[in-house]
Amino acid sequence: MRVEQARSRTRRQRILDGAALTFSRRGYRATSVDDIAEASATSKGGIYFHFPNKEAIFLALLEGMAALLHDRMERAMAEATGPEAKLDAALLTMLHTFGAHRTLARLFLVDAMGANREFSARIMEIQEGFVALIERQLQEAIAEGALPAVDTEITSVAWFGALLQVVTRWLLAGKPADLNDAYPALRALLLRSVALPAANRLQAMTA
Amino acid sequence: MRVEQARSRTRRQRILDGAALTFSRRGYRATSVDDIAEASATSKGGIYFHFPNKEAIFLALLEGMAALLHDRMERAMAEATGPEAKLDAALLTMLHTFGAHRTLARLFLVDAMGANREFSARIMEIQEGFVALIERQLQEAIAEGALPAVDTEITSVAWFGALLQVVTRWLLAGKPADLNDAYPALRALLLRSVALPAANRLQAMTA
Amino acid sequence: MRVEQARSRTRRQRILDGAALTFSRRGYRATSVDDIAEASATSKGGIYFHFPNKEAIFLALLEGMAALLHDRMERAMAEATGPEAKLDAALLTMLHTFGAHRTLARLFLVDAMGANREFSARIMEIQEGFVALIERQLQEAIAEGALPAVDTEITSVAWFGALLQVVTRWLLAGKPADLNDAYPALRALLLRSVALPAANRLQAMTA
Amino acid sequence: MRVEQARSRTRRQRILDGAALTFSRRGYRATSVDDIAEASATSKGGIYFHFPNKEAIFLALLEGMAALLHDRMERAMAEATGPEAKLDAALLTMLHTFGAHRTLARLFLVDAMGANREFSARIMEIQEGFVALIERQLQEAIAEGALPAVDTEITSVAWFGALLQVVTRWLLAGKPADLNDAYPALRALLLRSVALPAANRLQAMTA
DNA sequence: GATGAATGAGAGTTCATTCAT
DNA sequence: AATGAATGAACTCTCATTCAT
Repeated sequence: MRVEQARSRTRRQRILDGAALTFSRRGYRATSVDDIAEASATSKGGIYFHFPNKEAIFLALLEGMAALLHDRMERAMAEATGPEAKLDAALLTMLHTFGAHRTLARLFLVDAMGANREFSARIMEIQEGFVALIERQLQEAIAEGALPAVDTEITSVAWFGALLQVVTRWLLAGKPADLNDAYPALRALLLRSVALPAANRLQAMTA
Repeated sequence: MRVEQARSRTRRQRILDGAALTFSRRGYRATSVDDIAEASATSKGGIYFHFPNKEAIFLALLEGMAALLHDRMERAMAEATGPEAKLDAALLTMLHTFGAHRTLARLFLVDAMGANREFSARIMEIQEGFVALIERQLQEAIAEGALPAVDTEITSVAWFGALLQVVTRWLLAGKPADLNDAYPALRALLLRSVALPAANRLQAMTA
Repeated sequence: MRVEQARSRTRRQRILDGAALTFSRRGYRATSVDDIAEASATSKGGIYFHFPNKEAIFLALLEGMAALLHDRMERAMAEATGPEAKLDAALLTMLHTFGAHRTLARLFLVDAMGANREFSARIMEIQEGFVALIERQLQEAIAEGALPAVDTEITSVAWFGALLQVVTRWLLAGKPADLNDAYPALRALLLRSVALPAANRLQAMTA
Repeated sequence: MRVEQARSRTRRQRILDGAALTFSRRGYRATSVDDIAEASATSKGGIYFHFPNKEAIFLALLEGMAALLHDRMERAMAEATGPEAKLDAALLTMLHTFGAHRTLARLFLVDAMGANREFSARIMEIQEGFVALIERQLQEAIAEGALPAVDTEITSVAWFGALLQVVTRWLLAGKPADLNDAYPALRALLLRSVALPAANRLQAMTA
């Protein structure tokens, strides 16, 4: 990598960091490009050198986060064996990641919607990526006989929605105070919903 | 009621109708007060006579819709007996209502988020109303011994999230083409998640 | 005319006046909408209530001036009899009008060009209006036998160009100091160019 | 000349070529320095090494073209004998040159105006150069007795204006389709305007 | 000589809100 | 009650110019 590229990447990253900060503090709309410039110690022109417009910054941020989470979940599930363990891995990864990056979670779950009509399509695609990840696991488990046959499409969508809602509620209503507190009940609920007995694994998990 | 009041209520309603139309067509942000004025055959000044600001129109709309849906669900569940029947009632009411008012659903689920930071708190409250409604039913069923003891809080939140996600996906990704197609699998999933056997009831339902 | 219309027209006119002033002082590009707002004692928003954009103000100005000049020339020529007298009428009207409104002339002749690519088409149309006016007179004079047959198209274009250049030179180079000083030689030149003897009429004219 | 100088001249010329291309395609204002850099396969910094600012590029271009045309006209007239022949030479040179370089003509005639207030003064000077060229010829012809005494100043200005207008109209209105079609009528008109019989020479010309 | 990342002033335009009528 | 002209702050985006490398 050449030096100029490295420097450019630094600046670009600084802009993304500044944008993440201000977006999550004030929301997408309420954040002006000037705000981002200030938060990233750059100039407005500098921002427009690296990104074609404000929306692109948001999208870059969103996609970066989605890719990170997606990757983490995938890796965690790959290391786990058996449906319950895989669910645990995915669930905990999600709760931990969102729990540790409250501001980014807000960005991802709240601001992403409604900000712009063209946005929502992209958001949906990103969400579908996660749904697909879940669905693939379910299908494999069913194929292996580790899981009774269920409608994997609706199940994965519903699971994802359930998770998002729990996180969103934590974000906006502050309940539960610690996002991880939702884990046991959520785990049990999801396992039951695919007719898996949850009790013993839960013990193993928390042990 | 005096005549002017009646007329005023008419005007107010016309504004709400016009707003619902334009909001759902273009989104909250992209809709100007001028647009609403035009769509409701009023003037800008007239709108500001009836509502303190643009946000209030959106909120009034949102709360009206929420109250309607809340009421319908409550009534439908009151008429049903037994947990499965109540779930069916609620589920079908929701799917039918959203399915019949696609544009309003979009407003409710997509635009409501992210539009404004102060908004989201109110949105959360509205959502909590639905969650509470579900939770109450679950608690009653458990008290009656019709349902095994589960974490009603997480369950109701998760159920609501699952539903929203299914509807949102239908709105933004067009899947499934007919929202009602999601019903059987969703029903089975939710029942299973609270350890209720779904099979026979489903047959009874569709019979 | 209703009162509101009258008031609106007043404001609209004030904007046009302010725009004429600033455009001719600083040029089209260098004039900001803020400048126009200040010069017309209005607000930026007020300007955008009356005109869709900056360009429309310029065009309105341009077309107003063109219509005025066109009208004046047409009327002056209608009152004159015979080709020489008509030429005199037109020529003097043009020189007097431009001479009396130096700033508007500048706008018309200098800024109109080059300001915007889409502009020039409209400018050409306006110019063609004047060319057509001249050509019509030439054709009538030829039809009446008062003028030998000449190529009326090229003649009218060339005459118009000659006039514009004399005025432009006066504007930008300050030569001649008094625009009217160009009249006698210009008159003689144009008459000669269509094979009319100029001498005696000129004497009558200046007498 | 050292190698670097040669290379530098090459680069400078490449910039001028690229600028001519983009200026004439999009107009002066709409052309950014980035556009020029791209069109001349240089960098922005490189451009600012060779020219102090954007305006200077335009001016250099303009003056180069003017000098070329001036030179061609001067040479063509020097080779011709007699007023009619000289007029023919100049006229044809101008029409041919502009006709062959439509985009440059546009630059010269349309964009040059209005681009900038300080510009117009320079443009006027350039135009005065052509006017002076014409005037000198007229004066010589009068001195030789080949032409009756006329106001050479106004005549040369008017001639130049007539020519410009014919060319501008061709550029912007597309009339006449072929610029050379304007030649015979224009020639006749101009000759008549200085009391020269045109007919026989025209025949000689086209023969 | 050449590069292109960075700057920052400034542009046109939008629009929620106000208020005289 | 209703109107719509008027306001002005705020926005996104552009671009000529600079300068470290």
